[in-house]
Amino acid sequence: MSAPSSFLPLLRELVRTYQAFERHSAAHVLSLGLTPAQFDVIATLGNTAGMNPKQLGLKTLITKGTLTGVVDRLLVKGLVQRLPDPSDGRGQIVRLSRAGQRMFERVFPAHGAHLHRVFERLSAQDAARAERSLRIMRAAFEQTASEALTT
Amino acid sequence: MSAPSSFLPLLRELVRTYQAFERHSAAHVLSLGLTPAQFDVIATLGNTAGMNPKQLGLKTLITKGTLTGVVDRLLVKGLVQRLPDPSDGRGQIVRLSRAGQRMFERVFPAHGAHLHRVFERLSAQDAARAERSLRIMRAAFEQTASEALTT
DNA sequence: CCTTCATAGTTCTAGTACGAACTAATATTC
DNA sequence: GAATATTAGTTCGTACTAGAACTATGAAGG
Repeated sequence: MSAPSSFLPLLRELVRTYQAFERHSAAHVLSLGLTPAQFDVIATLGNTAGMNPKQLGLKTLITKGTLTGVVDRLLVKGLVQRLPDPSDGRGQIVRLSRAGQRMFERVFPAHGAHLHRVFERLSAQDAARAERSLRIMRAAFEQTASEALTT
Repeated sequence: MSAPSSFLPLLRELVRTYQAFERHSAAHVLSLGLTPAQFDVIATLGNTAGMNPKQLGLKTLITKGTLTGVVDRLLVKGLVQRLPDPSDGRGQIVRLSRAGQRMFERVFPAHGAHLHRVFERLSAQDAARAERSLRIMRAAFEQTASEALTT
């Protein structure tokens, strides 16, 4: 991969494919009454006893400053609760409320089914190949990043 | 691809790879004094005589409402000019200023080199496979979307 | 012409998004 | 055990994002 600029079509395709996924996913999630970030939080809290914002941020890839606002809005919607963490006076536990639990049960399987319809069009082989290719590409990014740190 | 949930790892990998690219690219662009959106606009306007916001939006995948603000901020930085379109009283032409041209010449090759360092780690074959896989995946999203419209 | 329809850009609203500064509470170290 | 350093979470500033409503201009049809 040393010919000049030959990687631009690949990058372009990465961006477009990701955006195609985002559009597809976001449109459905919004139709269910949640933003993508809110859906991620609900989906992450589902089937758990709750967790603190730090863990929630690690799992959803939402930074802590942003997460405060996302949880605030879920709180206003009555979908989550914020409880003090008994073992740490600074911390808190965010967990689904009764209504949040119902939302989870309604939205999570529906969204899975929505995505499933896309992947029905892919052969298992195509999917395996795609996953492998993405993994290789991501490794290239991460190796470059970590090398830059030590240099 | 009909086994339940078997597509989640692939989706996860798509998101992570895209985000690895975004982080890598954004960090470098910011160090050069531009946001990613501003870089896209500068890069698109480079080596052109300018274009109207509509075309600019199509090429950069920035929607028109957002583009107004991005161009505003580039205007404040003195990197672009907004000229009335002589052939259409509603339209305008956005083009690089002298300073914008210098910015383009400084930033565009540097960013290309920055990305090049990543893709040096990929064989031409890996890159070709990845591009093909992404194209297939994107087609699945777009076909599902267009089918949903007609249904 | 004049009405109607379409298009180009702006503005507005709500929600991310990140990083830096801040507050409060917990750990660590001497 | 008091001074110091970490850590959890909030707040703030700037920017991006989509979509919807709005303004102004242009195009098409009668």
